[in-house]
Amino acid sequence: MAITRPKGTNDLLPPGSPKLSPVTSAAAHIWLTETARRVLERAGAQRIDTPVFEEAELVKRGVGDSTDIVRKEMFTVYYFGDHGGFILRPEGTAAIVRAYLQNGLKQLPTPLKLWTSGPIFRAENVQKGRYRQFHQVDYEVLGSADPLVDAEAIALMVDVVRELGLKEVRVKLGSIGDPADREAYNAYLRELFTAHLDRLSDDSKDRLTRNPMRILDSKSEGDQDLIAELSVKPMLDFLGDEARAHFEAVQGYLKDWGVPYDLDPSIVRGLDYYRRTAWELHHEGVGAKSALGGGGRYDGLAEILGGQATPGIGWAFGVERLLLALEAEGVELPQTEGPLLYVVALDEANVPHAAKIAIDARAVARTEFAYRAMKPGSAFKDAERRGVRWIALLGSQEIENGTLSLKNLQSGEQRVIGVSELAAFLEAEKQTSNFSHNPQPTPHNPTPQESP
RNA sequence: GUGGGUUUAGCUCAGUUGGUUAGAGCGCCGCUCUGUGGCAGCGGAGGCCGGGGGUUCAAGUCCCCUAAUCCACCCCA
Repeated sequence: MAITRPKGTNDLLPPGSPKLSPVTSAAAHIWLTETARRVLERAGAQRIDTPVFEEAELVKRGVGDSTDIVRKEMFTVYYFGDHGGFILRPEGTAAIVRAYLQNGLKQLPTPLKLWTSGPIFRAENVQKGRYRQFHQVDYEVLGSADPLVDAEAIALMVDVVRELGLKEVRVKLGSIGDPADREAYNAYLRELFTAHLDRLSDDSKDRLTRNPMRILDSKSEGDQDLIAELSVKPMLDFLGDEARAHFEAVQGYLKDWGVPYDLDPSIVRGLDYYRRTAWELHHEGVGAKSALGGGGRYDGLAEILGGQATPGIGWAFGVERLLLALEAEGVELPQTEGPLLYVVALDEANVPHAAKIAIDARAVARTEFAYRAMKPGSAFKDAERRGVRWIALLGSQEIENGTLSLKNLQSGEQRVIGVSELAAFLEAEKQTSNFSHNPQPTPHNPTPQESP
């Protein structure tokens, strides 16, 4: 094969493709995004879209120079037409806050709930559930610091997951406090671990300077032994009065609403702009890292970007990770429907008639037609493969009588109707429910054929 | 950036201690089938054995390099 797609990217494929998987199914992506849209919009979220590339400065300032995203994960677009210095967006929040400020959205009713979805880019090495181009569903609320908004955001995240059909999902909830709390905690950790520097793993020595909280969820046994020995105090012990009250309020709402969560003091945000409430959604089966998505409050971000202070909170899901989780749980994704009607001419001379009938029928229902004449045997095989519900044969008899010979591929029912009755017939057929057919089962996991 | 696995037909994979024209199943195309599908039978197309270099009389097979891919580390979705 001459040219292949860039490393870490996926083609999203049509049903029946040999290499189809939940992650590479175009239909699965559409279905997932559509499901999220339904949940979010019925909660009042409005769609917003920002460019996939932005000024590098936006991410450097918004996300933070010291984060891995900025240090090694940004795709820089050095030259783009007449101007350089762009990056492919490595997350969604900074751009949405930028758009909020730039477009004067603060004049909309506050708090403003926004959502978006689309591709995200990070220059990382590839592994299960981690790609260089992947997709996120984002939800952001701007203009309110009320803990009620935090709780609602978490509840909505759980709602989306439930609506998708996922069961084994856990919310890990924490608070990283206000900036001063976080500084105090980091100072505490630095002092504590610096005294035992020789026992820390190399990775954790590095973490000690960059982000000491990361040491707490180190995979190294030696680190974990040390943490247990020192009985390290959790972040939550360092919350200031306001942050503590906020955090307790959030939990109070979640309990009221019956949203299950686990307190997890080791929750650490990789991005600098977060403060107070932080959480992640986890699931086994998406690979080494089980995070489906994460969220948090970012009240200082708008100011960092040079705008008026605006409190905000948001979360993002990894679409591919959700699809992997669905696969791991064996949740069946909705199957693609075939055409309701397939018109086939039996003689070359009648192909244009078949086309005309099909094109007219599209005013009512999904209809396809064969571009060449076929013998009945081939026509049925072809229709079968396409997942057709009704096939209409058009031969000399039908032309002569102005009729269509219809057959239902699933039930075997046959009937003859006049061409003029077709629209009404399709209209009625459209109402009959639960028609679901997978036109091309995957070869390695064929679905058993039902006999009529 | 680091470590390990894998790479042979459209797909999933066999291929012996190196030894003639490289195999299977599935899929695809055709026929049995000139107005009735799924089954079955028969036939067919389809391979620079990821790429490059080396060892050898001889390489899909052994060695080196490289790329892609998968998994894992760091970190994240």
